[in-house]
Amino acid sequence: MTQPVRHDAMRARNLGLVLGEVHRAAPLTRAALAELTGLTKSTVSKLVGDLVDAGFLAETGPARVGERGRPGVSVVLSGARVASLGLEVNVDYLAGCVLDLSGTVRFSRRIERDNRGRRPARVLRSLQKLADGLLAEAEAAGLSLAGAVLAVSGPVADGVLASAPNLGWRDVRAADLLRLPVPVSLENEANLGALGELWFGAGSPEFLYVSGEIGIGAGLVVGSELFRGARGLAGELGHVVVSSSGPGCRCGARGCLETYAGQEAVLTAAGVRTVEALVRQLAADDPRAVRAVAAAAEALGLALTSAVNLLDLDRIVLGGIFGPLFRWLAPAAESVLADRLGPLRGSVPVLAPSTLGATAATLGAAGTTIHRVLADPASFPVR
Amino acid sequence: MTQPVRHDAMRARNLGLVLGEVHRAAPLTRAALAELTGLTKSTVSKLVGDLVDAGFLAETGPARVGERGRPGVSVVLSGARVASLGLEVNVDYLAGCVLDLSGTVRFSRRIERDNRGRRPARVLRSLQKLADGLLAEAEAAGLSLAGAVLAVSGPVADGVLASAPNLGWRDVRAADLLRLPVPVSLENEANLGALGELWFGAGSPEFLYVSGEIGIGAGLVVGSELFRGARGLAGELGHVVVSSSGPGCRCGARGCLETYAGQEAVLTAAGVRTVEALVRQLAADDPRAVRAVAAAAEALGLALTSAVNLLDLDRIVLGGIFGPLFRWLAPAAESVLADRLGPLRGSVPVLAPSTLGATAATLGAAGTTIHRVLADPASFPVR
DNA sequence: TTCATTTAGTTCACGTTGTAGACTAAATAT
DNA sequence: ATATTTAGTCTACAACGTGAACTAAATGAA
Repeated sequence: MTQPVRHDAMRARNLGLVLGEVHRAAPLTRAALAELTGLTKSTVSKLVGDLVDAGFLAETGPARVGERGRPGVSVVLSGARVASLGLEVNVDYLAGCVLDLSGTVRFSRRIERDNRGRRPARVLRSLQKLADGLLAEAEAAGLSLAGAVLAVSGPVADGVLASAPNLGWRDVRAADLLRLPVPVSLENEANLGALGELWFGAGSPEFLYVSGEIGIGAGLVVGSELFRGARGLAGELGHVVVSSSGPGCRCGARGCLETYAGQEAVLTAAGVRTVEALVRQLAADDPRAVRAVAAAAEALGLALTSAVNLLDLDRIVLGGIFGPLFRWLAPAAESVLADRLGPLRGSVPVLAPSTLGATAATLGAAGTTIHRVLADPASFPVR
Repeated sequence: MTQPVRHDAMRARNLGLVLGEVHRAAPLTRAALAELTGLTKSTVSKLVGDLVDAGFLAETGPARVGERGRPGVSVVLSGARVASLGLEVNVDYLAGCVLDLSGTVRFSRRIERDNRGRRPARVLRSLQKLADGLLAEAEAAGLSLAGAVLAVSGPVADGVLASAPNLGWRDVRAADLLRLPVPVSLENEANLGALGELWFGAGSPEFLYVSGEIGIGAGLVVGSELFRGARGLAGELGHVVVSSSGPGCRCGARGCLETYAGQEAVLTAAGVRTVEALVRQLAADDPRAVRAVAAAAEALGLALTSAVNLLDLDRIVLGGIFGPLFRWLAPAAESVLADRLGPLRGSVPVLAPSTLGATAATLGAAGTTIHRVLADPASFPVR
């Protein structure tokens, strides 16, 4: 339900508005902020003053030197106070990073390890240690933690990881197994990858991020916001129908995208064990590898055709294993899209490779809290 | 960009909040409104007073008679002042209706006529007459028009009807051809049908409305809001891939849903000319008709599988020709969904027939303005 | 060097809005 | 007839943004 607006809510929104503009347009004077936000100079002065006092903004040198008139004082996002923690559990690694409010990665850690078949409690104990280490570093740097988000590779609804097929987990409240000084939210890795690419990488205000792993997930961004669907399970691109009668899928259906373009399907078809090996074979023009990737690309193109028809996408960022395979995968997928969508829509969506690679989800997780602080700094009191 | 919040915006939101609660929970006293909105009694009194003065709310008799304590005065949405016009251009008819703020259909008109091949200007001249008649009735009843929306059966982006294949139109600024005392917005018929079902029919806060006509469109509602995608072209269910190598589609691709479940495909396969004839044959257990509908249902089930995977739907309302065919179509489509989605998701989306039939889009169009007035009454000044 | 001009930022009286609690109003229960 | 209960109004107050006057700090012209 919608909340009533009182004076404090009005203020909260305007604080967020100011912070958001500083975020968008780097160093900015109070005068420029008044112009951009539509608030008066007096109001902006008060808001900026409070934000500086609270440690969200910092004044830098004078702006506009050499020109006529009193030079304004530039403010920027201050990286001195707020810390945001992003964590990720994946099949082959655990990762975490700490961002400050300016979006800079201040600390990051990564443990390479095969987590297949390990129990949730055990894996999260390792992650707890990683997080504790990061938080100690953050504290030593004078940062205080505003929030934490954990990325997992499987559908998440209501704080529960419903299933993580590659880990062999079902119905795990993964975030609740961590003990941190702030509540931890749990979110799907593809959704967070999308946010990571949106804020730090190849994203745009409207795009689809495709995360190709053993399963194929996708995160949709519309109007710079994540689209989660009714229960947060949107984006299951891996089980979009490519053929009603294709190979059997672990989901029980047949001909899902995953059976054509999932990691296992591609590697098996190419006759290799790892993505690195596949890339080597492709670079060497190995016909079997080329054929395998072409088949995956064709299927990906068909599934993306359905996605574009339903979601109206004009940009698609390919991450996960599709990142390293982009060179060989994209042209064939693009040509399917062009053939099937071109005549009706006029334009064809642009395919782009992920620029963040494996760090996309962790960065998206950490960025989530930054984003929330920027939108409503008042709800994150300073100690 | 986000707007700054001043006192007037605060007030506007709270007015909308009060109006919204009255809309949801019918007769409501000021005390109950204070409880529901979280605003204080004094504030609610002021807001309600202003809304009554402006003609958005009306006081009815006392509530809660027979109980202890002073009985409150109930308020309801007033149907005395605001009128909203919904218009629709379809292949076989023109339609329009006037709603008052309480959501009651006050006046409606409909012209049955085959518009195939008629020029936009000619068709809209007919619609103009229809609209003028409705507005005259509304004015005679003391209503003043707050807004108008026109539904067309084709994708709309930026006020332009990109293509209406069944009418043979391309790139028509249809709304601009009407002369009305308020601006007219243009919107896709499936989107408005979805809103119609949401506000007046079989919808729910999260669902997909499927409009089966010659083309197959869909409107997605999430959080009681329409999802439009990047450019407003979301919901092209008709061109979701059912088979990569199926029959050729007018869009240039092969195996689109439309080639299996579009009106022409189904009627041709059943060997009949009209949907009414098809329903008669089905009622008589004609095997050819049954086979034709079964094939359409199978394809619809596959396309909806992709849609559910991408959009996370748990309710799907079937409209257009799928409404009358629902009895014969739904079981087969549901079983495809159950087979393909059940194992992974646990639950299977519910299929329901449209309860509004051909009036869904017109009602959605008219409801749009009602909805806008309820959300922000202050921006619709009373004369 | 001095002063006008320009732009940035602050101050303060003011208007608008929601709040809290006292107060009035109107019903039933004792 | 009076207490009790619930609804609604009234009033002093506080929070916040506004707008105009004012101060501050730079450049440019005389």
